[in-house]
Amino acid sequence: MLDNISRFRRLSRAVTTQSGALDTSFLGLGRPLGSARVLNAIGHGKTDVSDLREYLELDSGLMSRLLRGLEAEGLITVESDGNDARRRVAQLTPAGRDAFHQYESLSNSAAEKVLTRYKDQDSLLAAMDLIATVLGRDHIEIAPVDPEDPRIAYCVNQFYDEITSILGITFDPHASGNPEADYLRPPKGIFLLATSDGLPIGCCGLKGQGTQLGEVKRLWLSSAARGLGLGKRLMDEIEDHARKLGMTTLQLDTNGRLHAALGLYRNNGWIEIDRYNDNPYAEHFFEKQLT
Amino acid sequence: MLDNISRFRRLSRAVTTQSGALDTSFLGLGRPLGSARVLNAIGHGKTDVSDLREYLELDSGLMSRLLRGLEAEGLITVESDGNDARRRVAQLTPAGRDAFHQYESLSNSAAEKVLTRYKDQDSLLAAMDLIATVLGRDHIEIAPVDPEDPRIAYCVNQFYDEITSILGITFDPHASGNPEADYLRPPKGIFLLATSDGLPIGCCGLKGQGTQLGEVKRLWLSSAARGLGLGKRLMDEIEDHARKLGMTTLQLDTNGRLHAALGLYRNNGWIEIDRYNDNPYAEHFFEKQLT
DNA sequence: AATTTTTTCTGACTTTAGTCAGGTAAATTC
DNA sequence: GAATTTACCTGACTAAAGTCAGAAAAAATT
Repeated sequence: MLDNISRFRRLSRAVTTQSGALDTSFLGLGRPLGSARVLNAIGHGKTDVSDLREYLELDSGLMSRLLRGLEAEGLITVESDGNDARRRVAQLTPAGRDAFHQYESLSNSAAEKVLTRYKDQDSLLAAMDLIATVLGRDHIEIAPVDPEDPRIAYCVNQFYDEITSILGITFDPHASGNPEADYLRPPKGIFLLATSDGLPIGCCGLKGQGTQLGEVKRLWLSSAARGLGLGKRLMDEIEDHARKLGMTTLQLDTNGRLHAALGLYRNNGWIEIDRYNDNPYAEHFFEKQLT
Repeated sequence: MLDNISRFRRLSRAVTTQSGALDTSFLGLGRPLGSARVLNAIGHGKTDVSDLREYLELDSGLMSRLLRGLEAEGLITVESDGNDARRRVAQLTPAGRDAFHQYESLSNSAAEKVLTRYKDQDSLLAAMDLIATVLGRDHIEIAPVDPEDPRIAYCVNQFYDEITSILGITFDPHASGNPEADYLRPPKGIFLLATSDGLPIGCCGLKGQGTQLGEVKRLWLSSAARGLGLGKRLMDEIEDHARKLGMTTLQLDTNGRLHAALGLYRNNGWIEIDRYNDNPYAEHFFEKQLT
C-alpha cells in the first residue's frame, strides 16, 4: 500500500517522536539538552574530549563551554591526559554519576514502557536488532576476543540453537569440546567477534596447533546481520590472522543444510575436499590455500 | 547478551543518528529546521494552522512567526477559513511546492540508500512496519471507508494470501464474491479500516441486508498489528455500528486454523452455532446477540 | 632549534528556539 | 445581546545553540 520508502520514513517518524518525548522528559531534570547529551556521553565511556566532540559533532568552542558548565555544577572533572598533555579527559564525579543514572533510568523506563506493552517481545526485539544493525552497518566492529569471553558463549549458543533447529537433532555442544579454547587464542589461533553498537552479531574462530594447518570453526552470523556481507568480512580477517600466524592451509567442515555458509565458501576460493574428521554433523569439507 | 531495554535503546540510537544526519542535510537548504518542519507539515496536508500547532507541538506565538517567515519567503499563503473566520489555513505557493519537493527528495534518497543496501527487503520492511506500529499504537485510527477503497483491496488481498498459505489451498477470492460491496456500505452495512500513520494494518466488514441480522466479514490484522488489542477494538466498533443500523444478531464463519480469531470470538461473547452457509473454507460458526 | 600542527580554551558575536503577557476579531454560550 | 471562549497575532523577552577569530600550550615535523 505504502511504497517502501514511505514505510521507512514511517519508522523514522515513529522513533523520532518517541525520542522527542524522551528529550522533553530529559528537560525535566533542569539541564539543557546539550549538557545532558555531554553528560550521558561521558557516562557511556566517551571520556576523551576529542572523542566527545566527534561523537556529538559539536564545535570545539561549544564543547568547551558545555564542559565548563558541567564542571561548575560539580558533575565532572576534566584533567590533562598523561600521554599527551594537550588532550583532556573528563570523568564523572559522584554527583555526576547520580545525575547520569537519573538520565539512564528515564531512558530505561521509556524503553520498558514500549516493550512491556507488546505481547510477542521476541519478534519485536528481533525486528529492532535487524533494523539497528542495518542502519549501523557502517559501524560494525570486528575485534579479536578471548574464546572464553561471555559474548562468545552467547554467539556459540545461538549457533548451536540454530543448528539444532535446522538439522532437527539434539546437538550436544559439550561433545564437540570446550577444552579447545587454548587452540582458539593466541599464540595458536584466534577468535573474532563482530559487534554492532554493543550487540554481538557474529563470530568466527581460527583453531591452530602451531603448525601451517589451521581450521575455521564456529562461523556464526545473527539473523539481523545477514545480507550485509559480514560473513565475507569475518572470513577475510580470519585469513589475514592465519597468515600472520604462519598458516598456509585452512580447512573447515560444515553441514549441507547451511546454504548461506556453503555459498560463502564456494564463492571465496574454498575447494571441497574429502572428509578429514569424524564429526557426525559435518557433510561437506573444504580447504583453502593461503597465498 | 544485551538486555531487552538496551536492545530497544540501540534501535533508538540508530534511527536518531540517521535522522540527525537528515536534519543536517535539511539545513543545507539554508532554512532553519523549525521553518523546514512547518513547510513539510503543510506539504503533507496539515494546512489548518491549529492542526499544525498541535502536530508540531509549537507555541502559537512561535507558530505565527514561522508562518510569517515562510510567507515573506513567498513559500506559502495563509488565508482565513471560510467556515470559521478565526481559523486560518496555509497553502503552498508554487515556490513553496518546489522547496517542499526538495526536502522530500532528500528524505526519500536517505531512505532509499538504507533500503537498497540490504538484500532481504521484505523482512526489513516487515520489521519496520512492526516497530512503527507498536510505537504508534496510541495513534491507530479506525474509520469507515468504502468497501471498494483500494486500501481495503490491499487488506483483503493480504487476508486471502494468508488464508491460502495457512490452509495450504488455492483460494479463489472472486468465488466468494465482490458484488457484496453494496451490502458492506451504508445504509445496509459498513467497512472499517484501521491505519497507523497512513499504513493500513487491519480491517473488518459488516454485511447487512436491511434486516436485524448482520454478518461480520473479512476481519484481518496485519502481522505488525497483532498483540495490540486491535482485533477487539475493531469488533467493538463493528458492534456499535451494527446497533446503530438496527441489528440485534450478528453471525460469522471462520476456519479452525485461525487460532487468534477463534480466541477473540470465544472471549468476547460469541457463541458457537451450527453451520449456516455452504462456505467450503468455514469450519466454525458463531453468533452474538447485541444488547 | 625553528616551524608547523594539534588540542583546547576564551571572548565576542548571531541565529534559532521558546516563553509570556496582552490584544483583536470571530464564534459560541448564556 | 452581553459575556465568554476560541484562534491567531504582536511585542518584548530569555535561553540555548552554534559560529568564528584568535591565543596558548604541547606535540610532531623538519
